[in-house]
Amino acid sequence: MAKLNTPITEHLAYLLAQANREINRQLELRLSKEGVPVEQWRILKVLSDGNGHSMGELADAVLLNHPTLTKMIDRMVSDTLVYRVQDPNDRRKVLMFISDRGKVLSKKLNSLAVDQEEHILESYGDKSTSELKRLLESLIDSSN
Amino acid sequence: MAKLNTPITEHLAYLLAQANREINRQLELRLSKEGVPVEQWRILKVLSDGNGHSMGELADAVLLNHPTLTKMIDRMVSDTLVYRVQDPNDRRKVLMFISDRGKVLSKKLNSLAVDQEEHILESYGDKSTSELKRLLESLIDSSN
DNA sequence: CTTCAATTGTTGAATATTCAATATTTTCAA
DNA sequence: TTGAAAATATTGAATATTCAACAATTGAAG
Repeated sequence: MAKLNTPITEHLAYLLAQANREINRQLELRLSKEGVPVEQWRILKVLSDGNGHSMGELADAVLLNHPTLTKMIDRMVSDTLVYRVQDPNDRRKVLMFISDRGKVLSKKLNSLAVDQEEHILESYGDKSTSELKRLLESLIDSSN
Repeated sequence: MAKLNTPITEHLAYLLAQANREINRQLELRLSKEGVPVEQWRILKVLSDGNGHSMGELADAVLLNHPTLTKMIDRMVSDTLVYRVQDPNDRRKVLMFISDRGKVLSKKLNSLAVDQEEHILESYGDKSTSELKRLLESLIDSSN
């Protein structure tokens, strides 16, 4: 008996890629109002706790490879959104901080992102959204 | 009363990106056994129905921008995995077909991908997996 | 202590992706 | 039937990402 070949649209990896692409595209569209890529929103958001975060820590948090992050941070430093400070306790490390300008921008970006979440809640539903979030968190957990 | 600032890890957009990155990384790792990027697996899988697919159709299906797809197909044509045929009914279009060599490779890749799905099923569970797939499909639907 | 391995971040070259412009063909309104 | 607009795919230049190598610092074993 021939084994049926699963269509690509049934693979979890594909569904995740597709959903991610779509949601990301929508978010990108909103953030483009401020001329900022999604990754910079993430960086600013992580740094808005006001604490210093090392590059490694940041790279993990914002889902970027180290060299990519370095170069993106270079741009953000030029735009005076963030700044580098050498970690006094471990001089291999660089601590990143958000600037005042960065904080102002971060707030605008957050409200754009919240807009999107609300839009999703409307079209997709409260129940589904929170259930989906729960399942995604647990998938991520189980993958470590 | 101050509005609490949502951590980035609670945004749906972020959870999707994180889950996608992780699952994709795992799949990439397996497919690297055959030296093939995830996108080429998708392309071969879509073409393995034996029918001709136009570039536009393919680009949508495999989640790539048109110019990116064109260049990836160029490589795959060099590797004789696929070939181009001008659509006789609409000569603006190019129909892509999978070659015999492509079919052989596609089978190997599929079993690697199925391995991964099975691995996910084990660590994450049948129930969660199918529920997650259902929710993702419905999210994608509701975004169109 | 000293030395060697591990950690952290950056750089430059190679590669890949994207944007805007182009070429070709088809569609469709006048 | 003609001419303008739309659809399709590709190209080249600009941009971004990745890989491998490097530099600096710390950790840790002997």
